[in-house]
Amino acid sequence: MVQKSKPPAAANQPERRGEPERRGQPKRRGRPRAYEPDIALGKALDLFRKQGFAATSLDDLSAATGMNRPSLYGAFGDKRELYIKSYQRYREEAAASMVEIFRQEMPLRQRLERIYAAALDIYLSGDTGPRGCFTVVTAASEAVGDPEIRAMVLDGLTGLDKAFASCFRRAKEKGELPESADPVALAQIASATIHTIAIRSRARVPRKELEAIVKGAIDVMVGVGTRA
Amino acid sequence: MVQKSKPPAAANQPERRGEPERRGQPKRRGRPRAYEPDIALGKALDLFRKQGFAATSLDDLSAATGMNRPSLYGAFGDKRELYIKSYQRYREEAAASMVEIFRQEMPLRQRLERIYAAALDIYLSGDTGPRGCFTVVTAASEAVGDPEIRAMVLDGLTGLDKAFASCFRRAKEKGELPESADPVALAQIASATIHTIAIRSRARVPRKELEAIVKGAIDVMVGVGTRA
DNA sequence: GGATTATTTTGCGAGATGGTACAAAAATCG
DNA sequence: CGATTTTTGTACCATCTCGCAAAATAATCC
Repeated sequence: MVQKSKPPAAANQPERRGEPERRGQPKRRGRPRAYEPDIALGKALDLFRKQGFAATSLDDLSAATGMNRPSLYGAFGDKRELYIKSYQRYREEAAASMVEIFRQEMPLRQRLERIYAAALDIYLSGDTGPRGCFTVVTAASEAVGDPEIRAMVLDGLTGLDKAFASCFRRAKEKGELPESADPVALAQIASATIHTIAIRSRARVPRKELEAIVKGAIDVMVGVGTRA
Repeated sequence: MVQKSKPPAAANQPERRGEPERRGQPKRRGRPRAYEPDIALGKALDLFRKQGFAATSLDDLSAATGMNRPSLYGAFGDKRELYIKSYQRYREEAAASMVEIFRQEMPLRQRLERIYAAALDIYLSGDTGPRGCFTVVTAASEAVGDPEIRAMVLDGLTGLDKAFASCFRRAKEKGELPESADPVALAQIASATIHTIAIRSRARVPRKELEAIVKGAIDVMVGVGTRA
């Protein structure tokens, strides 16, 4: 019941005048934690991504995080809350790996290639097999029955749509797409391509094939109106 | 523990020379069933589609089908087998609702419109909310861990790809698409569009929006190379 | 050192879960 | 009618499930 990596001992600047806030090290009072919440949440996320909510027991989570059940409960709340926090964590990580690609200046085609490469990295990672996209996994399971979770999923879906849409709008302004191109429609195809590779990755379709799908989709998206 | 619709009493032709086969009514020997396997399987499918495998208990299934657990077990095997049979049933129904549209002669655009309309009917049906596509639901949950189920999912995915591909190939032969169009790439976009509306339907995106997505995708697919 | 605070640990308990054993029930056969 | 066959209904089991209470532990504060 102990996590591998010990708290990195970086917690040793007395920090006088300690505000109750977690500035530096406010010298917490009681028994120190035997785990790092961040890495525990990461382990929980891994499990949920692989197995889904219902198929993952608290014992599974306890074993994976190295925290026993009451600690888990104290740190994250009940199973559903832990799932929600895991999902938020996933969204943050996914966004972090994409935001740079969306921000930097580069040709449309290259941007799309990089985004899909990053997506594939996320979906195909995992020691025990590819784990797909957590948004898609959640949509397929908890989203129908749980309004709060559904709202988060919806937010994730539309967030991606918007990011792609602004990406195509910019490309159009820069003349990379013809006037007739519809950024919103293209964005939905781009999102759909994300979704299809997320699903196929769970069926263990090999990366090569997923990359071929991506390439075909990109060709269509950037090629609209430019041929024939 | 009794299903609504009684066995439709149509079972009353003595059928002499009864082979053991279920030709007509071989006059089964023991106590008659109190349920119809077909409608019970349908109810089980409904539940699995809504809740997924892990979140659906045998008690749920027992209540929904009107069969008690031993009968359920006797008729379909254990929970996993019942899930598999439910999925096969789903595939048969889905295929049945599509096959005519793929077979009949009609313009590409109309064919696509009809296919997506049929898909939306399937995904959005359900008294307690939309249930999405069972292939997608299964891909997102059981497919990673269960090789047999994964194979079925894969078969479902590629089946759709192939149907779309042949659809675009025919359209190209009929001159509805330019020579430069790539039927396989278009098919993958068509499949991706199916997947994206399946996922979004689970997030309760209203039908109007899904139809807008479909329309945009169709415009791109049939419009490749025909504008500008 | 003792009080306080925060966390871990053990363990429990009420209920659900998947699966099955077994007897009763309902039909046909002879 | 009795024998046979098939299905139903009840009851049960071993296990897992989630959540929590209570005690033990380890740190800081005074």
